[in-house]
Amino acid sequence: MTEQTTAKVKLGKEDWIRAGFEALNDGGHETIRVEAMARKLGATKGSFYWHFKNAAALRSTMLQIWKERATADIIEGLKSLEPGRPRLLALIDIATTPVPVYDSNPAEFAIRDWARHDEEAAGYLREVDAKRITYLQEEMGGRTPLVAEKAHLFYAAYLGVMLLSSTTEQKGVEELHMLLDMVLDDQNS
Amino acid sequence: MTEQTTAKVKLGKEDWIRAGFEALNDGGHETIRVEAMARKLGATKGSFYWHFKNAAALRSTMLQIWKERATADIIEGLKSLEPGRPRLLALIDIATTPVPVYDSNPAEFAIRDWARHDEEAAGYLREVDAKRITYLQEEMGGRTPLVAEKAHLFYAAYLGVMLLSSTTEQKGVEELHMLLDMVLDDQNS
DNA sequence: TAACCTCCATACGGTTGCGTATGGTGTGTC
DNA sequence: GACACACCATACGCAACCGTATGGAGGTTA
Repeated sequence: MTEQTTAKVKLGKEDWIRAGFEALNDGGHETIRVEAMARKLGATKGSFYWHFKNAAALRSTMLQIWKERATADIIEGLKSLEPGRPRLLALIDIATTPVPVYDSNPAEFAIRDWARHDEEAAGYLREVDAKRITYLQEEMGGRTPLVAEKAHLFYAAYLGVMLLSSTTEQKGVEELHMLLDMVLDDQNS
Repeated sequence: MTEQTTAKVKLGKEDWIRAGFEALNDGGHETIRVEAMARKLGATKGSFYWHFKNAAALRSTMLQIWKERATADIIEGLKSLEPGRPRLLALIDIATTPVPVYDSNPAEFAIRDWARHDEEAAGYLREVDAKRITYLQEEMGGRTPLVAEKAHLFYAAYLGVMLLSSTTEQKGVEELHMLLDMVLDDQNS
């Protein structure tokens, strides 16, 4: 009757974190609940409160983990490619490819929504956004105000495309390629 | 002690709807709760359950109202302007200007998040998105696949800019103007 | 084998939420 | 002034969640 995962002998901190991200993905941050996760894991709250002080502690941990994965890891994987357009094209493909579990894609907007109601989440999110935009800016070759604007625009477009594809089945990758071409070719003003 | 609004003699359906949107704005759809709203209104649940069958009924009503305001009303206000670029520029200004209460801006992303966890909300959202994109497409003068792509891109960028400005204090209006120019000037394939 | 430590189940009190049932208060109508 | 009806308060049972307290099972160490 209960939908517990196939009986595990021992639960670790990581299991609860994974359960937390699962709840976050398909219910939003409001549904990260101790007793609900325990049911899903086939355990009880006793386990949780041994690994974490309280629910807020789990949430903080999750935000920190997400912050790491959402910046360093992705950028790290691009170092082998040529800078500029090739890297940016690869970045689009990586960023628009759905990934399993808690690495990025589904959790991204749940956290972005979370940040609108929680100052701690908002802090982490601002860090991530700033880092990503800075990276884009450098990759677009420059620190001029115009390039900054273009990087900001491109990032916003990326977010919007992802946002749309989360409720529609629209992909939107071609649109991003089009925008990238426009932004990189355009040399006026 | 309680933070009720200055004692009103009688509550109407609209008061509960307004309270619903207030809760939606500063807490997300999960925080649209009957007893919480009653506390804020200085009333009790008795009133609510006279006006609505249950909480789900209120939520449906809210979604319908939002759908109306999110499409027809905005587009209606642009009829006096010249079509094409002037109208699109005005549209940017309207859409990026924060409005009070429940008309659009703050509730927009709360509903978009809501739609990720609720099929009914997702339905309304898809309608709204489709209507807006279609309008953009026509305003950009054409039904070709290229124009469709451009409209989709522009709308995504708009959403992204709004999304960023909801956690940062970035405005992003200039970026949208830049994109509009690029999209309208560009006439190659 | 006895003491120990890690990990977890059980059980408790408290809060917040839902929806219903029922009675009460105002305002109009005849 | 009796009646009706619209509107709302009160009070109930039920469920889900939180965090704590406590004891117990299982492995490790001396």
